[in-house]
Amino acid sequence: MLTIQSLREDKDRVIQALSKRHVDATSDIEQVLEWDAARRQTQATLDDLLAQSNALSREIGGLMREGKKEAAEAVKGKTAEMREQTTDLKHRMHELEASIQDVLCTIPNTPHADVVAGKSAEDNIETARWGEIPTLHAGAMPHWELADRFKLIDFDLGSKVTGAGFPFYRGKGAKLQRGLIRMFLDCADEAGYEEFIPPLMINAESGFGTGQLPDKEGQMYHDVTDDLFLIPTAEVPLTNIYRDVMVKEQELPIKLCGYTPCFRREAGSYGKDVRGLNRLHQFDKVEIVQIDHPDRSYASLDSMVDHIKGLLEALELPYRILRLCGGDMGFTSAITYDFEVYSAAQKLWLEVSSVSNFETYQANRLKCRFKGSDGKPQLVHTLNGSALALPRIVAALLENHQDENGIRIPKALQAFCGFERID
RNA sequence: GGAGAGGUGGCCGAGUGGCUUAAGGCGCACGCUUGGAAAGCGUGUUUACUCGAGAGGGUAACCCGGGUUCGAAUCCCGGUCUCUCCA
Repeated sequence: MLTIQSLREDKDRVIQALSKRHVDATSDIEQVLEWDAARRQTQATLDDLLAQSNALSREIGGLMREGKKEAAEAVKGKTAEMREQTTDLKHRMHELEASIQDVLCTIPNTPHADVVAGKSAEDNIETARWGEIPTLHAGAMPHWELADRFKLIDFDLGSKVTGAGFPFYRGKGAKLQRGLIRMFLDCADEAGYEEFIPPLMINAESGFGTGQLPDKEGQMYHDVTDDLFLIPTAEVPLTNIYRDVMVKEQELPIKLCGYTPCFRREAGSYGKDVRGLNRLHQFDKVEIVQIDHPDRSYASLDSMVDHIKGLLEALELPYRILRLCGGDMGFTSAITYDFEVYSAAQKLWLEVSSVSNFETYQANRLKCRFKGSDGKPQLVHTLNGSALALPRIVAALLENHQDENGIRIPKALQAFCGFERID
């Protein structure tokens, strides 16, 4: 959520920045500012009235103590009207606050200066590329056929037991998952991220804190009986650790990581590019999160990007990095880099990681602050990235490292999996 | 699932309708004292909104949300979390 201060101080800059997303927030912002002015006006009146009313109450208290009952009763009469007024004003305040909040949380984050205007994925900027695209032997298979041939993943069984998008991993397929998770967690640990095993369900407050609610409710599985949501990413529980927290400046940056399954309804996804592991309702992911000082958050973003490069290079997967354009970026992000690996049999670039700086957008919702050198509370910056999401990594590993007889496991991964080949 | 007890500042803890502007203690910061330190003494030590150039002022907040009352940490209702016991 944008801060109301940023709108008061420089609404033109905000409107300008949002235009890169092809969002025209002019009327919403004008409306919010109007309500904000009304709210302040109302508060001034209310505070004044309450001050008077408090004074009268103290007077009554004094008179009662002295036993002057009639005098006290007389003063009581004066307070009746005042009470009605304060009740009205309090309601008015609540209404205005709620209206401001409702509109404010529908306005997305302002893109960083480096983000270009654009409508869709075609306008994203490629900022880096690494690795050779492998030439596969004749008869090379897409990963879903390899998974079937070597009995690594059973999609049909998942459909039977749960539904489409919930595969079973088995045998070396399961071990490969476990090995990747271990590798990613160990690398995050070495890079100074503290490991967590968070809850897989979150409450509505947490959903609001990181920006999944109220807007993207339909993307999460919702247990209505207890009003809990299955996490779409570990970002939600990990970042919400710091909801309503005043952190110490010298503790920054705070670096967290965690492996979790992720659950996404993927409502609206259809047909194309959803075969096999390309798009699932449940998948595994290791997430890295940083809570950082505003002055240093962009250096931290770079370090997260480097961390992910290291993982992909260790897995010997060719990748490219895209800086998303305004129109393709998530609602809460100020800047996002997507990592895509090349899946050689499908001949497709697959997104395997998304790294973002949210600046103060989530922090404002979370109320996560630190005390600056001037002693005043300031919002932190939050960042996160996938390091990494497993299914598409597995897809690319299987496809790119296949030969006539089987699949080669990259050297760096062998120790974690416990085998060198799948055949 | 049932019964009971409880939730007060950074921490401990008093407080059962108005001299509460939340006692007292611990911790922390600064000062005095000291050769230096400790002890001692003194001062200060929450957050949000808001008014003000500033100094400073107003309002709100004792788990959350309602209610009773001129007035609520305190009484009532609902929720939530923790603990104990039972199933």
